[in-house]
Amino acid sequence: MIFGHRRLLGPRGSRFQRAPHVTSLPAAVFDWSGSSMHPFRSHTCAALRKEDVGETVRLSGWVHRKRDHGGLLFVDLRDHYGITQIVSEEGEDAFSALDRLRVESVVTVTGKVVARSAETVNEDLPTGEVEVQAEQVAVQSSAAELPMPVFGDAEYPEDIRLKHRYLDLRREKMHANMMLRSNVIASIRRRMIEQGFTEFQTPILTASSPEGARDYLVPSRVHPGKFYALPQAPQMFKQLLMVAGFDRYFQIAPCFRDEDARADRSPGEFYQLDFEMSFVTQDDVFNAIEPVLEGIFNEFSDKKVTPAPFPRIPFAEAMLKYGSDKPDLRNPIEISDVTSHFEGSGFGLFAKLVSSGNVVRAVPAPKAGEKSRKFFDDMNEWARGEGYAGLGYINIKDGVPGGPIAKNHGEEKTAKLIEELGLGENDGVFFAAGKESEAAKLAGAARTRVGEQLDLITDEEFKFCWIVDFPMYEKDEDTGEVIFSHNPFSMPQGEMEALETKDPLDILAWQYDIVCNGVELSSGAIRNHRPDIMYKAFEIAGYSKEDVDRDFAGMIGAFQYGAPPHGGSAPGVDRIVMLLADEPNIREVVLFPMNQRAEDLMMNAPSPVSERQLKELHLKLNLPKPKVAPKAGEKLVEER
RNA sequence: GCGGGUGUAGCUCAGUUGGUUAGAGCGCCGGCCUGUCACGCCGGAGGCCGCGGGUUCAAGUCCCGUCACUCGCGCCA
Repeated sequence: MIFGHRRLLGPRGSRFQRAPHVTSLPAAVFDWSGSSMHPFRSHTCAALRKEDVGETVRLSGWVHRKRDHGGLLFVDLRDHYGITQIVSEEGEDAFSALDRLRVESVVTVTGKVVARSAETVNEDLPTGEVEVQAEQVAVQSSAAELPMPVFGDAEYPEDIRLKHRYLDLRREKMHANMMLRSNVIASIRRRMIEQGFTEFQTPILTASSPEGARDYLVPSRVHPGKFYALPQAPQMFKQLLMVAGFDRYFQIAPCFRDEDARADRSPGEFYQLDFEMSFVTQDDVFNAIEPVLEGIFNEFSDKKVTPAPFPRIPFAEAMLKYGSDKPDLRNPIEISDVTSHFEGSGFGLFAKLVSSGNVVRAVPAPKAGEKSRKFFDDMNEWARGEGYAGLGYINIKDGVPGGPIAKNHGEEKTAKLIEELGLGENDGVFFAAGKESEAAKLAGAARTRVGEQLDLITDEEFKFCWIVDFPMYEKDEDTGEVIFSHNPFSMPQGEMEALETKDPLDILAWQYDIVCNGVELSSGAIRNHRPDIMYKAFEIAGYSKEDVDRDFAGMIGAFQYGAPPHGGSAPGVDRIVMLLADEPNIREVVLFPMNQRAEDLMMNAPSPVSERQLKELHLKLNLPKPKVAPKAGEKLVEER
């Protein structure tokens, strides 16, 4: 049985049907010798049943809820495991102690287990057939008035939740999410080890790398002016583990990147299921990780999961059909290229665009013709709001195409276009026109929006796919230079021969992403383990041999002493849990996340440090001038 | 760095075309209540309407700026 699992949700979704059903702690914890009772508890708050009636027990936990009837007081006592109702009558010693307590105070209650009468049984609680008649109450810690309640499932401002995360984590949903996360990670470990992978830890203080995201830097006390960097991923270390001969490595690896946050991207730090394998082809990597992902998603969700092998979609096809390299395959809409239809079209705008080398992409909108004209106009407005020139459309009503494009394009041509797109009597279609990359992107965004607006995306499925055959290089839009389009350590398809003979922009890499429901779960590659090919690959992107020798010294050096062909990937653990918990935001599955501006509101990080610390690290601050006017009442710091 | 949304009581929110003393629910404090499980009933306290400026006889409401949170773009090999 899996704890914290959605399958455990009861009909009314009570927390403590979802929470772990541990009715007793492991024997070692409760097997106290001697006759006297443990100072804190004999049972957990989920343990007691009808069979325990008559026993004297001791429970500890938080006062979840109080119901005060004057002479009769009910207290819901909560711990990690569940809830037990405590009852106390006026005149008993325990009564006044419980009566005074505020919710979320921590108490130890000793008393007799009594059966509830048939009318007062609470079927929503596993312990609902009994209650504990309080005889003794010890207050372990009384709670002040709360900044946010623990009881209930109302939404609260995120800054308050983050500042008081320990309270937020007491709440049903968050508690369940963290248990889910822990259980997912335990299952990942078990599955990886079963597949012959070995877990290793790699350094946290390492060297800055010139490629990729912005590094978090740590100044060196011993080496003035030099810095460690926190690893963006253990990329080079895992490759060196392959060179060292360990064959199959994995790690639940912390990764650090100083980039701005998104809903599915924590600022600062996150975790990857990092793995690497020796003597493998791309298919071997896929075969190794697919059962792990399929297994995890089936174990922790009731939704339908794509069975392995997952579909493999070449990057170029994904950009054409879905307008994205992380397509949500739950969305049935497929984009097509209709550029040729608009050569010499009566719709002048598109005809002109096409004649100057632009493209037109069509996004079908099934049954949208039944919608009002406003639906189409709103889509156009939306596209403009996103910074595009606009989104053209044809809306077909009872077989009659409408809208400005249909009007001007020509009746015959429009009919041909509709036929080729396979549109029905009351379908609509949107057109994204422009430079190929722009048009693809707009079409992709429109595909997502149309899918959402027309309610075409099922919530009952996890649809996986691999995106394969990424280009090795791309053109820098600003400088026109050839740059690595993804991981510079990937092996180019065709190896040295391709690098020497092909247009760099035509070279594909053994580089792949796993995508699930439009979320990029991981990026991976078969690596380039040959120094000669690596020097050549970097040369094309403008790096000299000296650059490579300097920036990647450890790895290029290692490859000169016998390196196995190897490859791997690194699915994002937080994103996996986010999908399984059905949360739209990654902070909902992280214990102590930072906010969007990479601040920890609870710990007050980042924070200033003392002059002494700076001096020890040979640092002098060169701060920007504050650009904001001081708030009213705040004094300007006078400069001297 | 840029764009969108939000900001009124501890919390969730309402507040009309600008118009008298800014409301409700939850929570909090006090009182009543012996079978509740979102207990119930009565009473009370609690507001720089995010902050600053402007328009106006009059601003929670309109305008400008700014801050905070958040979503997106850039960024994230």
